[in-house]
Amino acid sequence: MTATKRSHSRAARIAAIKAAAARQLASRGAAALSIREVARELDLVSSAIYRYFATRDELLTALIVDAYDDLGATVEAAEAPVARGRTRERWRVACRAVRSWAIANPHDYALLYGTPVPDYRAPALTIEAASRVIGVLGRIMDDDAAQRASVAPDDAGADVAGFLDVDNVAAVMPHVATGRYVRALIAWSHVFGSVSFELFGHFVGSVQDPGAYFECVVDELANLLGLASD
Amino acid sequence: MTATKRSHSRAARIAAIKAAAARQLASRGAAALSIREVARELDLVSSAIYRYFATRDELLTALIVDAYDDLGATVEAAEAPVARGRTRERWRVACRAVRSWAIANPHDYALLYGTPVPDYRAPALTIEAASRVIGVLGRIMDDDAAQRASVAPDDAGADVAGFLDVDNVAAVMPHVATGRYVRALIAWSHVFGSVSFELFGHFVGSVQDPGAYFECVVDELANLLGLASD
DNA sequence: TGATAAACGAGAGCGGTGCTCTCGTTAAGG
DNA sequence: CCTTAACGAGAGCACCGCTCTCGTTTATCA
Repeated sequence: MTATKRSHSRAARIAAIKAAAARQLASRGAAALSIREVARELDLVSSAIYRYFATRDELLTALIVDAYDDLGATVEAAEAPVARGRTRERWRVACRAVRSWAIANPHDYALLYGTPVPDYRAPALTIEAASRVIGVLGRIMDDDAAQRASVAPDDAGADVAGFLDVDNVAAVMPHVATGRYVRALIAWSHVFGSVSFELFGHFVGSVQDPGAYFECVVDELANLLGLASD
Repeated sequence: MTATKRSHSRAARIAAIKAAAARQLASRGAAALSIREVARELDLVSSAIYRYFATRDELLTALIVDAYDDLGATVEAAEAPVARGRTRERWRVACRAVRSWAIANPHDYALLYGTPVPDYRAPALTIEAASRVIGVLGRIMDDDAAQRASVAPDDAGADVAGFLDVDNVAAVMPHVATGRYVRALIAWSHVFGSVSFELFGHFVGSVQDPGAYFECVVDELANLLGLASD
């Protein structure tokens, strides 16, 4: 009487579960994502989902990884067509892509850059996944540094080695002087800070046209980075 | 048989409920805040809470307002002792106070600057509450602008009036040139962007000592603002 | 081919949640 | 003093994540 057809392969089932979960995430947010609702959408019983994801958080983590990858791919695709040498334009385009993706997928963005959902986010998986976007932005900074005459290091770059993971940073942007690492981190983190502020409503009362403001910010950051003006 | 002594006044009950809720928020986060658990802690039945807060989100909103106020008061208190003229030091101290408060109250900070908890956050109340911290940071920028010779406006300050709420911004910092509004907003928002990145784990792999990094950031922002060095 | 073991889905159930409704009791005000 | 509003208790609804059992299906291997 039980156990209807098992037409799906395991991989297909996992994909279907993630797809349904992603749909719910996109429409009503991570807090409203329900294992039971996912099961209902797939004509399954809730306990069946646990054959594929041990826990709700595990499913959510999978969605986080996918979202990071989607964001990374989107930014890569947006920036790729720009000539490698036009680093400032690449920076602009990449930053705009981050913002556009966030606006198009606000709940996914909130899941990635808002409050971590469990008490602690599993670092290993998500950190790895997050590196794709970081890589794009870092590569732009690095390409700029590589193709230009050496720039005087940032005055604040005293003993940066003491409090940064210089090895990791250097791996992403080998041509950038260590004295400029802080500014690079500022620029990178500020892109997400601005988008978060916009999406989470903290610019209400200050910024009327977030798009235009964002353009200004991106340019200001490009100046801070010393990106060549084109 | 029912209805034990009603010793508390309404105000006291509300205060007790908020206190219990705040305790739970601080210890296990907003997601784990439960009306039933609050009621249990006060030796009440869950439905009794609804005499004071119509919904869980309403209670949470009250906590948000209180948290904003606490943060504002903390930053005010930290910055007050510094001589008014030492704007750069005031900026440093205020920024440090923001970060310290966030570290001391991570769940409160996440509630304020992380993912908004309902679909939309009630703007009126929380925006008002959030203005206290903004006021402190804005006043520092304004005092600096007031006491110094006029500084050349930011090159990017083209038609800022078009996309900022210039009236509101001007109300906070009347002495700051409109051409510098964007930088002021950048500095303000970046303080919270950095703290959020640190608290939400996005600096893992890049920043080893967030405290030292934050000092650099704050100084870099002070430079961006053109704060007088002391 | 046929037996065995693993994977799987259904179903019931546990303890928890937010929230609603009713029903006595208590306290305050005219 | 009596009326009325505020209040707390309690039961209950619909949902949640998660666990366990049990029968079925599928794949593997002798």
